[in-house]
Amino acid sequence: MGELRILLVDDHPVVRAGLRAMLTEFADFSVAAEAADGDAALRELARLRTLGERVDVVLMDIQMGAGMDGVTATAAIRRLELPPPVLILTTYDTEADILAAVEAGASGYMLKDAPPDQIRQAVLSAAAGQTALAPKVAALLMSRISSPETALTAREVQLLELLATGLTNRSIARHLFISEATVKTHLVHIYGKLGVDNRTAAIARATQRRIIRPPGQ
Amino acid sequence: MGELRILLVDDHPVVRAGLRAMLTEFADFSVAAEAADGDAALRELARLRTLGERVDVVLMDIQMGAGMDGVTATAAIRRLELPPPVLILTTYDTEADILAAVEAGASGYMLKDAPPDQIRQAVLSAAAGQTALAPKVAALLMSRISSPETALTAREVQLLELLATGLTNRSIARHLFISEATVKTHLVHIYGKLGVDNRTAAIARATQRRIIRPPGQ
DNA sequence: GGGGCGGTCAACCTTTTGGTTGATCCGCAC
DNA sequence: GTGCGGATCAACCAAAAGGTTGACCGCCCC
Repeated sequence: MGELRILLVDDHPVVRAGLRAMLTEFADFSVAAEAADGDAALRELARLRTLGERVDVVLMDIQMGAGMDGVTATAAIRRLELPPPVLILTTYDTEADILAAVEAGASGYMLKDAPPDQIRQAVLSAAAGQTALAPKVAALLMSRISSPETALTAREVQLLELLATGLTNRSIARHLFISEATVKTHLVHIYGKLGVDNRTAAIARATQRRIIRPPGQ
Repeated sequence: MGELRILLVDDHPVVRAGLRAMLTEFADFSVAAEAADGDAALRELARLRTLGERVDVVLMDIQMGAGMDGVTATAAIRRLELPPPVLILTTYDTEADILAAVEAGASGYMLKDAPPDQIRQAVLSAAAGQTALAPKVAALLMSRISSPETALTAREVQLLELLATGLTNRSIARHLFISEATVKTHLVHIYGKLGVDNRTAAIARATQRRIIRPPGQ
């Protein structure tokens, strides 16, 4: 099939330059186009198709500043006809990011601190229709499915969100039309599931695990 | 002086490759060495010096996985004889990061989403002994000095960061080698300046104002 | 060299939060 | 229809955090 044509999607010019250099240096890769966010990626993909130019793999970041994020873009790409495989390449290896990416239809999930060769290998796998997971990511997925008892209920997540805005137990109770006693009960359950013992630690952990958005965002 | 010799410090091979490509493509730059964390950077610097090789600018990331972080490394470099200027190049533009970097003796603070030309320009400025700030960063510092009554001190920001990780007052005290009473005093000041009256609200507000990074990031 | 500011600490008290036990109610699954 | 889990509430106590007053030190600036 000749050289493997890649679409780079990342909001950092530095990273795009790095990927281009890293991929085209040794292996038989070429960069079909670049995009700084999800919207631009979809536009590029459409443009290349009208020109009859092939895209074999999309290499996609998740966090992309202002524009459409990588997970949303991945889902959109998978809804195209004959969609190219999407390989996620990001800095974060949190549960929620990984699960969201997989759910959106990503073919792989690599981390930016991986050595060049691992990244090249993953691109090859993705192009061949196989899945490619970074070792760290694979380990996290394994540990997760083996411990389902730590999943929070919807109500608990709702509480956590109010908690993160800085409300007191009393305020949370008023917001949810329940008693303060109930709020405390929920909090005890939340702390237990997150493995912490106070509200600020719960917020930190929940933010980290992408259970809630960062406070004030 | 011939070409400008740079030491790249970043834990992501992708980013190092990007910077190398971006810097050496047009301008008269060369990469003297690369390092994946602060410790490695100091070692490289020492090695190059024994070889009599010049380093004109150190380009440094802040977050670097396991190893010594960029701020600590910057401070260490500034303690050398005839230290090279250190230009910070990072993803985050929060007050805490910027203040810490400036305090550690950084010559500039650029963001990774900056266009290549801005980064090249900043490297030149740093090499010439001048300061180089990304527009966003400059704006943040300006707004900070124009409203000094609500500006947090460096110590207060430091406390806030620990607060956001979920530590108790006692733990914070131990981390900073001060008494719990002092922690409480600082917190009262912080609450006053942020216009809140408890720690979770302080974290939410501080995250919102980009004084600190979201918890766990 | 006096004044202001930031950082440090102590003592005291009030309020909030954390932790436990136990209980009721409802919906859903077997 | 019995059982289970989620959501609700109460009472109680211990621990942590919040708020106030007052104090000392070191540094920088005029």
